[in-house]
Amino acid sequence: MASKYYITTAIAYTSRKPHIGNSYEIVLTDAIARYKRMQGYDVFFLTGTDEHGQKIEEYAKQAGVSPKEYVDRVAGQIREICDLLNTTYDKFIRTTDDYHEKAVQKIFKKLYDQGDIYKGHYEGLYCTPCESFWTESQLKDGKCPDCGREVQPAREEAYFLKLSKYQKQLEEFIEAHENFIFPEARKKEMLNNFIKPGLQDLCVSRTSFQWGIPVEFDPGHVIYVWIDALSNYITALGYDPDGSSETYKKYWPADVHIIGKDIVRFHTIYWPIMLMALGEPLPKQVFGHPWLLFGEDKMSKSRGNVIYADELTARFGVDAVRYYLLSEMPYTSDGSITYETIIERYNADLANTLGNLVNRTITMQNKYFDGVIQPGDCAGPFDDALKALAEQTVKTVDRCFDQYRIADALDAIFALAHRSNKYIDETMPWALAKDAAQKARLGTVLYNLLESIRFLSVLLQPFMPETAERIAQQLQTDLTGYDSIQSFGALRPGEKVGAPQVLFARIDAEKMLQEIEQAHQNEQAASKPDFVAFLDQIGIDEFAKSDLRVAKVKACEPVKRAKKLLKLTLDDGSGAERTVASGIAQYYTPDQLTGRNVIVVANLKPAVLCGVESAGMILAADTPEGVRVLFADDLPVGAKIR
RNA sequence: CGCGGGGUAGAGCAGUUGGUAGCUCGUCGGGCUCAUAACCCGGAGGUCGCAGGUUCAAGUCCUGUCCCCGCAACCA
Repeated sequence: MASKYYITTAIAYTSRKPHIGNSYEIVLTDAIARYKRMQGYDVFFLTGTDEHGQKIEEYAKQAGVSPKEYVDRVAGQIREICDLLNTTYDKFIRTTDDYHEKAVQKIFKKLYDQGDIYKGHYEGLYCTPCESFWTESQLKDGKCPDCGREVQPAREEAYFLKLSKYQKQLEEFIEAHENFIFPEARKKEMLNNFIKPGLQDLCVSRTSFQWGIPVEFDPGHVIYVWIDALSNYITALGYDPDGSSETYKKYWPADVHIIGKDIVRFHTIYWPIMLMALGEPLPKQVFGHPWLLFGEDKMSKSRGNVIYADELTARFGVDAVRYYLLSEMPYTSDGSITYETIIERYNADLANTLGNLVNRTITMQNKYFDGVIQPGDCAGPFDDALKALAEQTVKTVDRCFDQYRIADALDAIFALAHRSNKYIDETMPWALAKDAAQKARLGTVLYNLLESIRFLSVLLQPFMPETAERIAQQLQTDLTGYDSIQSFGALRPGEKVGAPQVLFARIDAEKMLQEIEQAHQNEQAASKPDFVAFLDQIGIDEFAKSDLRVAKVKACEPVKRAKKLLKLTLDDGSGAERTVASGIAQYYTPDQLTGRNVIVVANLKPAVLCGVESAGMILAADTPEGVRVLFADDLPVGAKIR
């Protein structure tokens, strides 16, 4: 019986349409799933969407629809993209699915009953009108990010998961299982940064919003993201604390969770501990992949450098997009995408190396033998090298997949294509064709080429399924299984190949880039710039509570161990020095600020940032180019602003 | 002194246990004509961040130093 292989992606958050960087993960996972299936594994491939939470509640409100309607729409888009990219997930779970919600409630109850979840208090800053808790880092200018009003320290009831209880057990597990966290560097991060310093119990419920799975036995509490989202990996299979399905028993534990590097922490700390508490086995491996950047930058809508999967596939085709994603992503460092490099790889690898190889070979087979495959037994020089590489490539690809070195696997496959092109030059079939005595040799040369191309076609299935299929069609062969490439020479003489067809038409780079540029200009002209909504009205009395003053920067220095902070020493006219920390280190050097007059919010409650006591804040504006401080050089120090 | 990773040809990257520095793209030159102006071969281009040290021998080990990145912390 075939061994099982359970592989998952992270579930995508349904806040907005995902860009191509977000889509990398499912393509990567799909390639692995397809490869394992080809090898004969009984694969279960899960993906889906994470649909609860405050943010979605807010987006829905802004859009003027119910959270459910909102989430249905985005989940639909996400699923469309998965299908568009030709991914072969076996199940698409949504955290709003009925069975998931029920199972999550049961999980929560079970953990509570056995004492791993307890009721405690959540401390934070509370905005009464909004009925919301915020952490300090969520605040905007020290006030509620929603309404801009004051917040007060407060505490509310909440449920907590006892991480501390399982800390030791988790640490031992990670140390004992070499390959649990992949790549290695992430493992060190987790151990050194989080686990060894000590785990704090995790808040797993909220009362500040409603869009979530309610705690069954305590209405008003909603289950917070961790237990809701992470459990998808088991609820999708039919996990039930009262007795799980056969599917669950068969596939769990997961062989690998493929996730982004940003959520490694949740998958290697919270998730294992939840499973330990449930008494279920832990996943065998968590692979944190890097990100895909646009050039050097993170993709973001506000920067206007977002690329979407549908746009790319419309322009280059699904397989070319898959090829690019899979071949261009390095193993640990972040990958990069630009239209220039896409076109370059498309032309160099897909059109020239691979497409042209297939085309010239099929053409010759038709031209010299009317398409009929000849026996491959008239051996000559160069044959062995080609055969050896073909067989070797199968092993190399296998080794690469074992370590998730997908780009390296593709490299190996294309090395075989290169070798095949070289073989054509070495054997010079067109010269053999001119000599009737060499007919058998010519037949064998072409046989070897066709067989090599067949190897390529089979090996490419996980990466470029349509292309693999089109190559097989041109060969008119049904030998497309993994077992058919274990040794060279399976292709049957006497059968006929089909007509040549162009796999990847070359792209005129300049023309295409112009088109893209044009399309983006049209798009930008059509869309409105992002606009930050105005806050609710306030009275003059409320505004008068803010004490804004002109102050001179007497000294300025970077804050140690802080990337974004500058420490400013101000003369605010009071005679005493005032120290303010400001998160503008990326936009200003100390020199640019020293001696200048700025506007300070003088009566802001002091706070400690990275060890610096900050009394007040500097006014600055958010602009597309970054943060710009408001200077008031011609105003007298200490002047009050109203 | 928070933890970790990295600085190698114009660009992007490999370099296992120390022993002539490689790959892809680009560039220059040559070859071929079956093919999608494709394919094949060759050349140019690197004092392997910097400074020391160990060694017969160091990109590869050790020390110091500068810079970049990830995680954490942090944009009052």
